[in-house]
Amino acid sequence: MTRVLVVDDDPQIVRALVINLKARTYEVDAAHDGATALRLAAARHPDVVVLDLGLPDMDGVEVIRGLRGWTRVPILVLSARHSSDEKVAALDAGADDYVTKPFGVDELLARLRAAVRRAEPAHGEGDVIVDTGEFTVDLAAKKVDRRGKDVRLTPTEWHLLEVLVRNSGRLVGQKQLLQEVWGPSYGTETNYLRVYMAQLRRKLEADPSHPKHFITEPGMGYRFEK
Amino acid sequence: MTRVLVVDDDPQIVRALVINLKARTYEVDAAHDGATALRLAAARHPDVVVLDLGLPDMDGVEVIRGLRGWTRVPILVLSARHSSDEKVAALDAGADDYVTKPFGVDELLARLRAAVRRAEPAHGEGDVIVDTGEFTVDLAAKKVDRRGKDVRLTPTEWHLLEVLVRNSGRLVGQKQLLQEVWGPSYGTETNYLRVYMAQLRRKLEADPSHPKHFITEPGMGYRFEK
DNA sequence: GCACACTTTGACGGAACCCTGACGCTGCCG
DNA sequence: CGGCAGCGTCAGGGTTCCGTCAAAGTGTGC
Repeated sequence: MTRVLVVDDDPQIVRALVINLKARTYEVDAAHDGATALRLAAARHPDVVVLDLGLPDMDGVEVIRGLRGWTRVPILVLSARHSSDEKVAALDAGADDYVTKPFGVDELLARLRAAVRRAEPAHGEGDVIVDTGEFTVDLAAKKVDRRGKDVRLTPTEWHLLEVLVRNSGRLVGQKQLLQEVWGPSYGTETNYLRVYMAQLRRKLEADPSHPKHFITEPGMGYRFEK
Repeated sequence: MTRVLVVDDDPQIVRALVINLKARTYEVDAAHDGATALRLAAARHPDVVVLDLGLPDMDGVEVIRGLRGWTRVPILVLSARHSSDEKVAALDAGADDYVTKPFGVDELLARLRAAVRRAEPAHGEGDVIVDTGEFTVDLAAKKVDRRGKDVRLTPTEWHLLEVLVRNSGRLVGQKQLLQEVWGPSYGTETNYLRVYMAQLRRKLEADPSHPKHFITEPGMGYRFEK
């Protein structure tokens, strides 16, 4: 579960945030001043910090620096100040986002989700991979794995696979497929498709003559299914 | 250098941003519609994308999805819409930040710095030393060790090795390789690659004619594998 | 101005890849 | 039942791409 540390000296705001976050099954800690915030952060290791800049005991930017001294936890700053200098100072001190009061709860939550999401450990070096159970496709690394072994694809095969995977689950018309892989003037050379789909299936499908992932939609196009 | 992709259909805004960014020594690409944006992102691998939502050819959220299909590059959304729903939709589609027009340039740049900063590999966390069993590469010290002995590399050889190792496991396109090592105008001099890959293999591979770590992907590029 | 190391360039054999045409199969319709 | 259209399969030939080598160019330090 995601743990949030809410820091604000206004009990109303803290209360509202805590209720909203708990309702969405976040785990919430709250602090009313900077010293408590730093202590709680160290003790509880939150996944994200929501920090009001107007604290009674210390400057908000100092809290950010205190946190950044030892952690890269996402910090989402709340502030009543609209001044550009304030924002720049907070962001350059290490904050991840800056929301001015009054704020919409929906927006705040969306920004919080974004902050948490990007802090998640990336697969490998930060790549999105598609897994079918039989093989995996790593689009950024241009890598296909099948039972632990790398599958070698030619440029055309890869390009075709790429277009299909990017439209995973959706039907891709043969004209679109041809034009994206071979170029705008190749919209009718459907035999290319037949040849290369066969190669992809031979290299990736467990039973190439009964494909489970590269589906033919007769007369229309092809579809990639996990 | 940090590379930024600016996407906006308003030439004024693009111009203003490009000037501001270049003055701060960012490298800037610009696109005025979604299709161009996606193509440029794939071709140039920017470190951060500044994306206006109101594009002429496609919905901005679709551009975000198109990018998120294969990359985690930070996306900073610009928009004239203040509606909370718009923000939530963009952020949940995978955007990292959302700035409403009109925006302060200082604030935008600060948010951009924040986005780039947190995308950087963690300090001291990233493995500076890569070990293949046959040889080790120390990126920080710029040293290569093979069976206890230092391997002497020329500047170009090192530069090439560095790019490959930084993308360990991933395929690096020959154009990208050429442009990163020799400069933006050398994107087609593939014979350089052939010569220098051969030298790297001769110096580092146990059996240079059957490379295990510097893999050729014909027609696409090269890949470094531990 | 010479020696040395590095980069660039050109040429060539061989490997990998892409296109192409032919054929068989299936399902549909006349 | 026969013809037709769409799809899958296969193999050969032309073309592109890669590894290798050698030699010419470039720059730097002595």
